[in-house]
Amino acid sequence: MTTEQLAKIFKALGHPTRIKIVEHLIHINTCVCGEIVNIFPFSQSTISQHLKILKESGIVCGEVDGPKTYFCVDKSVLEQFRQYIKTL
Amino acid sequence: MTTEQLAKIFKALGHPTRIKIVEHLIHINTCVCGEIVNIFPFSQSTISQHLKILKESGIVCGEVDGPKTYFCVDKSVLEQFRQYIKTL
DNA sequence: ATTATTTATCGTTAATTGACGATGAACGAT
DNA sequence: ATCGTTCATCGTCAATTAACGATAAATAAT
Repeated sequence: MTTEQLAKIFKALGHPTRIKIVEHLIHINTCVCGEIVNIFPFSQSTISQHLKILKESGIVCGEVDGPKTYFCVDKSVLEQFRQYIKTL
Repeated sequence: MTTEQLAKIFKALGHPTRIKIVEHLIHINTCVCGEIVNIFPFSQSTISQHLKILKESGIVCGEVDGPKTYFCVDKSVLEQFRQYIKTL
């Protein structure tokens, strides 16, 4: 992982809502956008934007299935990220 | 550590230059602002600002000694941070 | 006392972010 | 074929960020 890639992940996690989204995704394994919208006091478009940022960082991936999109944490990227922090 | 504190650290590390500063601080243990300025192609005020953000996140601390300020990584905070990532 | 060194802060600028509502696209169900 | 559901994207706005040069504050050295 380059410093730029790491910075992107750090930046993506640099917002309380996005941290909580990732924590939730790890617990629940996978879920759709609407479910996340119900948890937070923000609009659908705001949550969708947060998910986009998380996806672009690589820490989260989304799989389209019909009108829904299933989001989950990319375990490989998470593990690489964990490894970096460990050796930091 | 609250989610807000974690977000502040993630955010602080969400910039390539600040990641590199922290990596450098870990290697060198402690150093002054001017030394960091010499490493990066940015002005003194920019580096000082990056150091301020790192300090405010808690991951870095600065000790004033005369006209100089010695910066170092707060090992306790780093360890708490590592622990969070591990249990994530 | 003056000067040099070191760092922090101020003011500015362009760019980015975080939030929203509105709209559009894709699909499922009727 | 139409309607409802789900999500992404667009446009907007206020706030924040990242960079800079200039300046100020604190100390060390002459």
